[in-house]
Amino acid sequence: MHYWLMKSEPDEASIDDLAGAPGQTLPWTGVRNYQARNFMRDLMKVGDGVLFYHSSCAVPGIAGIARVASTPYPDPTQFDVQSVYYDPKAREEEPRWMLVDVSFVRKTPLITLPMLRDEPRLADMRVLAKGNRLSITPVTADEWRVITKDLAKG
DNA sequence: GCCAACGTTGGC
DNA sequence: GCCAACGTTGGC
Repeated sequence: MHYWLMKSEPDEASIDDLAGAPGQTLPWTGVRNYQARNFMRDLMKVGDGVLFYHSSCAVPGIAGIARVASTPYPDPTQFDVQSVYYDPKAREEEPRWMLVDVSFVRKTPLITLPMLRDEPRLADMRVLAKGNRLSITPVTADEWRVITKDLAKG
């Protein structure tokens, strides 16, 4: 059992989009970074906890809780010439980009970056590290507890 | 829009 | 394999 923080631009896919999706589940398309891909491909298991983070928006922060809902499979957008995520180097018989499905669990009151940074127990959180640009980062069990039990109350 | 930080690409 | 140039992320 692992825990993760996954960033999504709310203009593309927000926590409300996830809640409103068929089966409240969406494929996590568009990851084009090898480290983030490897997390999904090699480490994620069905049932893993996900902190759903809104990035590149007016008030970035954790907007809800989700969970990993599938085993890894090839990201279909890499083969789709119409997609902004199209990758001409990817081939069907040798996919480059893998993803998992993610399911809605619940919304939280928005937990903003300053709120996360103000919490001493989150001082070592990977997503808060200087220069971090990974769209998927591991979360420790302790960090998960602090965020989902303490910060997400309300 | 700016820019720091990081990842990727490609020439050599 | 090095590394400069370029592209991207993402907060501000």
